[in-house]
Amino acid sequence: MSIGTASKALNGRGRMRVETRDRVLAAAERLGFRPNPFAQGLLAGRTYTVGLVTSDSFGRFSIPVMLGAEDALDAGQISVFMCDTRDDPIRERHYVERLLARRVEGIIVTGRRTEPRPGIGRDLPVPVVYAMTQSADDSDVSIIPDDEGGGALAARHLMATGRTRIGHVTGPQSFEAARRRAQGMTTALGSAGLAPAGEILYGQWSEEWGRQGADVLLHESPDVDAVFCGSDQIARGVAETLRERGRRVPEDVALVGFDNWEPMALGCRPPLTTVDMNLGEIGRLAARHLLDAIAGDPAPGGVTIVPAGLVLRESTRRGTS
Amino acid sequence: MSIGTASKALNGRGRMRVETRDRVLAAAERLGFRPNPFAQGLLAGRTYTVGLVTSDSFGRFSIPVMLGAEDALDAGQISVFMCDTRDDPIRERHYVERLLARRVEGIIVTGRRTEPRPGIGRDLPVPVVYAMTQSADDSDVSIIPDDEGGGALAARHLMATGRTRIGHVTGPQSFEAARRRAQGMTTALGSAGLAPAGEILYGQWSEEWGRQGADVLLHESPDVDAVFCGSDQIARGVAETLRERGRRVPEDVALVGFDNWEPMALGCRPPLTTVDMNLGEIGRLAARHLLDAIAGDPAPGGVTIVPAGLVLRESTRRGTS
DNA sequence: TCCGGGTGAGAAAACCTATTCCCCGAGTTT
DNA sequence: AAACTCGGGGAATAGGTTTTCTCACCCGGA
Repeated sequence: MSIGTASKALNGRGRMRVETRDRVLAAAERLGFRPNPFAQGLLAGRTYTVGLVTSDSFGRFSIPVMLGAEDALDAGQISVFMCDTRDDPIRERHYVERLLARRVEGIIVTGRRTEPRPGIGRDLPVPVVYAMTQSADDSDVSIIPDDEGGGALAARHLMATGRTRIGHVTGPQSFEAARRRAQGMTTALGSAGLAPAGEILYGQWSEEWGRQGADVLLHESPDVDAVFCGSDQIARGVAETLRERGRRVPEDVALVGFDNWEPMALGCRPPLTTVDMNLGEIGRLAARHLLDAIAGDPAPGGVTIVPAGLVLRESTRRGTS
Repeated sequence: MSIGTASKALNGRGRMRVETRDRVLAAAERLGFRPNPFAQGLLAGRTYTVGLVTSDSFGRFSIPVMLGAEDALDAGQISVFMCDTRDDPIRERHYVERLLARRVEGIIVTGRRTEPRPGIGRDLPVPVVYAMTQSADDSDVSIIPDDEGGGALAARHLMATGRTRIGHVTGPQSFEAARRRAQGMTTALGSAGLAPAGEILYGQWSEEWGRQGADVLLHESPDVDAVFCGSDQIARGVAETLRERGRRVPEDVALVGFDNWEPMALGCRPPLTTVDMNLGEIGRLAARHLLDAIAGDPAPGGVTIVPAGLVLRESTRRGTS
C-alpha cells in the first residue's frame, strides 16, 4: 500500500479497485487519519486560515460578530487565529504582522463600534474586512449595523402603539452611533409630523445616566408617554426612575432600548423591547465578503449596513389601561 | 548575498563582518521581512499554535479567561486557534479533530463553569488543560475558581462590618458552584459561631429570582442585616426588593454579589461589593500549565483552585447610621 | 503464442521556506 | 610555503499530501 494510492482513495481521484478503496478508507478510519491542512495548503498555495483582530476585548459586541464569522468560515474549512489588541495600536500592529507572517489568507477586524478608525495598514497582501467598526479609508470594506434604521424602527413602533410624546435618552454626542440613532428617530417622527419630546438627552452609556436623564426628561416634558433609549443599560436606568416617579411602564410610559443585551433587557422591569443590531449577521456577512475576496472576487470597497430588528417585550405592550 | 547568510545574520549564528550583518538587518527591516513560523516550525518540529475550545459561546466567563491565556501564550510566540462549540458535543469533537489535524501543540478547554464535564478525548497526542471548567477525569489538569473560598470571603467581610444575620440567595442547587459558595459561607459563619439567616435560598441565576428570593428572605427572617448573593444578577434583584421594602443598603442590609460583572455591579444601587473570581488569572495559569506541558514538564493531573478576591463598593460600606 | 490494450498500484517529484552544516576562497600567520 | 582563520556561499533538510509518470500484470484477440 503506497501513500499515493491512499491519497487517491481518500480523494476519489485515480482509478482503483473498489476493494482497495474500501481498504484504504477503513484503515484511515481506524487510524483516525485526518489530512494535515498545512501540507494540503502547501500544494494549493493556501493556509486555510484567517486572522480575527478585535479591539473590543472580545466584549459584548464583538463576540456575536465573531460567532457569526466563525459560522461562515467554518463552511470554508477555514480556521481562525484570534488576536485581542486591548485597544493598543502597537499591539495591533504586532498582531497584524504576526498574522501576515503566518500567511493568513485574510483578516477580519472587529471592534466596539464608534467612529471610523484608521485602517490596520495600506496595501496589505491579503484582503481585510471591518465588521462592527468602520475603516476611515473608503476603499476598505466595512460592515456596520444600521443605527439610523434602528432608531427609526423604535420610533415607528412606539407611534404604532399610540405614543406621540416620545423622549430620547442616549449616550455621548461624541459617538456617531448615538447621533445616528437620534437622527433615525427624529426623521421617523418627522415623517409623522411629530418631534421628539424635549431635547435629545446625550450623556453616558450607563444606567446611572439613564436614571438622571429620565429625571431631566420628566422635568422638561412631564407629559412624555414613551422613551427611546440609546442602550439597554440606559433604558434600565430610565425604567427605574420612571417607576420611582410613579409612572407605570408600559401603561403610562413605553420604553424601547437598544442592543438587545439579554441579561439587561430581560432583567429590566418590565422586560425591555429593544433594537437588535443583528450582530451575528454582521459577522457572517463580513466572513462571506472575506471568503469572496480570497476566492478572487472582492466586493467593492465601502460601507455595508445590516438592517436592525426589533425584539418585542413587555415594555411597549399596548396599554390596556 | 545568500539566503543562508541572511538567516545567520538575523539569528546571530555564524561569524561574519559587522558590516554584513548590519546590511542584512537593514534590508530585512526595509522589506518588512518576518520569518514564516511554518517554515521555522518545520525545522523545529513545532507549529507554535494551540487551540482554544469553548463551550460558553465566548460568554462573560470565558472571555476574561481567554484574554489571560492569550497573555501567557503571547510570551511564547504562540498563536491561538479559536473554536466555539455552541455546547454541541458533535461540534466539539469536530473542532478537536480539526485542531489535531493542524498539529496544534496543546488545547485549552474553557466553559461556563458548572459540573465536571466529560473530557474532550482520551490519549490525545497533545496536552490539554481545562480552564473555568473541570474534566471528569482526574488525570486531566483543570483550573477552576475558588467558589468555596469566595463564599467564605464574602461571609467574613460581612461579619467584619458587624453583620450577624446573613442570608444567602443563590442559583440552582444543581450547580456545584452554587453549593460550594453556600458551603464556604456556612463554614465561615460557623467558625464565628453563626449560622445563615434562614434557609439557603436556591433558585435561578436571574434578577427575577433575586427579587423573589429577597421577598422570601424578608418574610422568613425579617431581622436580616446582610445578604450574600450567588451572582451579581441575583444581587441586583435583591437590591431592588430591599429598596422597595424600605430597607436601606448598606445601612440596614449589606449586600455582596458574586462574579464582579462590572456592568451589573456598577449599575446596581448602590454599587455592589462582589467576589471576583480572577478569571484572567485562571486563563494565565491554564496557559502556563499548557506551555510547561508542551515544554515537556507537565503538571500532575488534578484540580487547581485559583483564589477569589473581594471588590469593595458601596453596598457593604460600614453603616454610619 | 505473442502482442497490445487496459487497469491498478507504486514510486517519485513538487510544493515552500528557514536553518544549518559543509566547503571554498582569500588573506594571514608561522 | 604550508597551515590556519575568517567570511560568506550553497546545498541539504524537514514536513505531508497530491499528482503525474511509469511499470507490471492480466486478459483477450490475432
